[in-house]
Amino acid sequence: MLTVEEKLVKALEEVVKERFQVDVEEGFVMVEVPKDSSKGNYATNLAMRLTKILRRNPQEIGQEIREALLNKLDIIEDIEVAGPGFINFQIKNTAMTEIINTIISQGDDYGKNQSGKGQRVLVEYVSANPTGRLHLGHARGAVWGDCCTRLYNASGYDCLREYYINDAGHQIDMLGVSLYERYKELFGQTPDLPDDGYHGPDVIEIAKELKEEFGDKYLNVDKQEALAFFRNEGKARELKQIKIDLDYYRCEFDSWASETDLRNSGLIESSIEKMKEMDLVYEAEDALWMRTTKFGDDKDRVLVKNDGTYTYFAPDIANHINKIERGYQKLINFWGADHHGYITRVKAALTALGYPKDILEVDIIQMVRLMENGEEVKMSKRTGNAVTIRELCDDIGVDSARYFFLTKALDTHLDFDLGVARSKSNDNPVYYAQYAHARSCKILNSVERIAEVQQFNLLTSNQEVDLIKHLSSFPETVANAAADRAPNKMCNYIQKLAQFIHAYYATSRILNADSEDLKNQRLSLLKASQITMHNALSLLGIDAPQEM
RNA sequence: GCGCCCGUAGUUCAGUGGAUUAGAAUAUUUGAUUCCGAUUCAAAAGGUCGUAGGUUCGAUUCCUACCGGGCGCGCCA
Repeated sequence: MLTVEEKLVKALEEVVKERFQVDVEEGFVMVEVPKDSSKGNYATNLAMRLTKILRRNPQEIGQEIREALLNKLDIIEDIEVAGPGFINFQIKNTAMTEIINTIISQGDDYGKNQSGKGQRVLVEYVSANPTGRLHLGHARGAVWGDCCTRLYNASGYDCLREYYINDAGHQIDMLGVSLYERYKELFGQTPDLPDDGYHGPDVIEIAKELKEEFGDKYLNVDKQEALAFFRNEGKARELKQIKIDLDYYRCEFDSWASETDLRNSGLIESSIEKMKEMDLVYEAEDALWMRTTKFGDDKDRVLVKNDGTYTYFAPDIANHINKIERGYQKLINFWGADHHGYITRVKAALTALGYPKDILEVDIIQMVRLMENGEEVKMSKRTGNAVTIRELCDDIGVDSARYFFLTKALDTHLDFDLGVARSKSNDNPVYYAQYAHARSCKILNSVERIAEVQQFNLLTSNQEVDLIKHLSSFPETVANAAADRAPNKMCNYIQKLAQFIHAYYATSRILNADSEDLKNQRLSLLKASQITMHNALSLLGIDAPQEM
């Protein structure tokens, strides 16, 4: 069943095609809800957009569209062409209110749509090294990636959520050394931690665990053997903790891809072999370089270092090839702003190997600065001063933490003031929305059942009409937020929905309405609102409590 | 120096495929509860949309330069 917007768009598209003999691409015709509702229920700037194509006055075009549409679409009460050429639609009350029963019958499924049907997408996010706890720097990307995939799934995309574990290479060696030194420290020896080792308290914790489990066994074995042991135990235990924290923070994954597995698979070697055949690499200064400059990079990049080991770049190329070979047509990565310079070279590598130009899309997560008492708190994992995701959530709550990151667009820099987040946790916008839901539930739970309503002829107040219109735009909002990978659009939707629900509540007596008909109609609208709020919050991984 | 991101109300942030009067929250001021939860509602006030040019009938939005802030520019990951 089409929403009112969809019906309008479809009818407008037909008019453009039949009346003006113009073929326009999908998305050309846009219908929006005007800010000022006295202008009508919906409006379109179509006439103005057509001026360039038809080379005619927008007012004239508008009038013609008006005539064509008035008798064509029975949901329309009236059409007005206003100002520079906006077309405002007044929709019949009966057409608007149909959505209420639609929502009630769809329940948890209301909002789901098929806008992404047929698209196979692999989304990689977080992918933090298993060398420490997840901290504030990861928190933004984690919840953002999580919600984008929730939106994808709701919009019919075939989507895989993947975490790429960098469990090989230098940083894991450093973890092993750090752990070894901390372990020795527990037996009274002076630790010799390298500067680029890991100094955090988590490493000490793991050392203690290992002492508990293995005693002094690893003081007395060959150092190389001991280091291998500490590397493996270290990364396994750090990863386990990462998984626990992500779970607590409600960020889910379908797939955990390991760099070690990738290295063992031979895909790196075969990729380099392929590049050699394609003359994409050359040797210089005892290293193997890739000609990325031929594909837009500003310098060539080393794949194999002069000591024979791989740079980070080499396995990462293989990682992306592996994703493509698994059948994904679109690869989405969320990377921190400190990695943005890396995008060009990965794209260059994929292009060089003959993959479609835009198969990889990287969204950059701008920096989060942690402030406390007006001063910046540095977030270094290695100094042990980092505020972890766990600490953050314990402090201000998971709902609040998630919502804080989700309301801000990804490309803006963000100051996270812990003091403010803490002190404001009571009038945090997320509670405003949750309260709207809880209030609705309170009323709905107080009636045995809601009588089915055929005609919503009594819901005519501004508050009721605004609410109904907003409810009806939910599926489209979900589809747009998914397509743009912009969960913040859902937050905007939720804030407005909460506002409309509260205004409705304040102006409309529901349980003791003037008549039984009115009561039932209002209860149905409230039920539809509650369902929509529940579904919207759930798309962001936020609780919709029955009471607070 | 080069590249990417940001600069909108006192504050935190939305917004725009150029278009009807630039929005919300918060803080400030004022009003509203005999009645479904006041964690609420209603209203006022608050803006040269960083600066200067350009394109346009029209620019906060597009283009250029500049200013300010952040982040990159390794045979680190």
